Amino acid sequence: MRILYVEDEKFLADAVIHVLDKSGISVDWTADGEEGLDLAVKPIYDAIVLDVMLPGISGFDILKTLRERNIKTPIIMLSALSQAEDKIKGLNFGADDYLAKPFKTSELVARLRALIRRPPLQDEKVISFGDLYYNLKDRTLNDIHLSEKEAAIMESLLKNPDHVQSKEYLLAHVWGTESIGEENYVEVYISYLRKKLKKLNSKCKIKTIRSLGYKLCSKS
Amino acid sequence: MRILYVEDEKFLADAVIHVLDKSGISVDWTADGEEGLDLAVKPIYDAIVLDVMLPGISGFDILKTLRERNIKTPIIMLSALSQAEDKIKGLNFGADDYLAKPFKTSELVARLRALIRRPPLQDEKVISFGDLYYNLKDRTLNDIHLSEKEAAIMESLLKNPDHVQSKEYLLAHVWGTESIGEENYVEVYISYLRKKLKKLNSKCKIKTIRSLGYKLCSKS
DNA sequence: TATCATTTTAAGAAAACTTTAAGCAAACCT
DNA sequence: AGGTTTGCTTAAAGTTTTCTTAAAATGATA
Repeated sequence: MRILYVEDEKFLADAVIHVLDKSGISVDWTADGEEGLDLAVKPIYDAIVLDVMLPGISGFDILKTLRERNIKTPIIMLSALSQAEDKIKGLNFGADDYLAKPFKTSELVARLRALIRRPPLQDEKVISFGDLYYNLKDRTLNDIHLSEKEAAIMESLLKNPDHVQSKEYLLAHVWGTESIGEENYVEVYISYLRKKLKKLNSKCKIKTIRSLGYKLCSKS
Repeated sequence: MRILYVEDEKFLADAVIHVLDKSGISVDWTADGEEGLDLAVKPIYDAIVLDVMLPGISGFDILKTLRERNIKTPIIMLSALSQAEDKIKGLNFGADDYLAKPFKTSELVARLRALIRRPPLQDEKVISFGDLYYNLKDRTLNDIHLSEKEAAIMESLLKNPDHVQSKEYLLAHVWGTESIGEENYVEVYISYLRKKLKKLNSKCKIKTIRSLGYKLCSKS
């Protein structure tokens, strides 16, 4: 489970992130509302936790914008003002839950779990890694289209990032075992994928380990 | 089992190390938080024991930094502050266990054992020695890439550190028995490996024992 | 059938790695 | 010390593997 957490109080954020992490929830955190919005539109999060009070663009603005764009990721709002007014406002704009500060982190974990256990409102299956998100349903990588072979290789790499996969394995996996000897297929398609990763300006790279294979990694 | 122990009270450290050692747990100890952090990032420890109160960088800082870097080595915190107990228990920063000072060393041993018996935390095969860790899967030594021959030699040295391996043996082992007479291959690659060890700033060295061979050792 | 995307094929370029060789350095021996 | 052996280091040449392209073949679609 991966969530986005937009919160400008660094100390609180640190504490929350580490509790969530221990609960097996991985967190992308930003203190900046603008960046939060940019990230929130990506279909890689199981839920979004938004602080209402943010410098610049407010949590409400983000919430409103997301719902206007028809993005249905579950959202929990955090507010320091436990006034009923905020609560109503939040739920009206389409928040899924509301938590007043200060709160117990365990309470947040519980509500996140509850939200995500809800009826499957995600009809799109997405694999994400680093800044990449691959949509299985329409075979798009960060919204750009992949051909069948490109997609099959990318999917294999994404499902086991940071692990080396040999050309033989990929060949057998994507083209079938009768294709052994045609490793150039893989080379050609790795080349196509690299071109697309570059076009996407992704931080992720497909690395070659000579005589062993390829691996997808997010750092240098 | 090998652990890192960051503790500035030398008297206590000595006692603890002695008991752990008797229990078959080998301990790398440092009193310095900075050095502790440098060591802790290496994937060579089964667990890390951190004192909270350290001069300079605190145990919490180390813990936080490690978790931020996504390093999942199990960590036990040691705290002398009974006042902070609540805070520690309530605002868990991602440690796996806590122990209040003073504690029985047998208690520490028990908790270490318990921690390490936990679900597999490393799915990657790594050989480590001193400050070196070699990843068999992608042929990286402390994250830098080795070629096939470099890797084969390094692996051989790492699997039997402190033991002399002759040029003839390495040659036969890496190049095959038909290559006898080409001992210069080995010399060349030992030279390459030394260059990489230096680049890594490793304390480990490949020593030459004239007319006998080479051995990997961690001290001077 | 004409068009378009995709896959296969092939070949030359580029990159990574290995081998070779030669000169220098260090250790050993008498 | 002086000579000899052994080991170190490098760069260049050679080899292998991988990359990149573009054209040809295939196949799907309207």
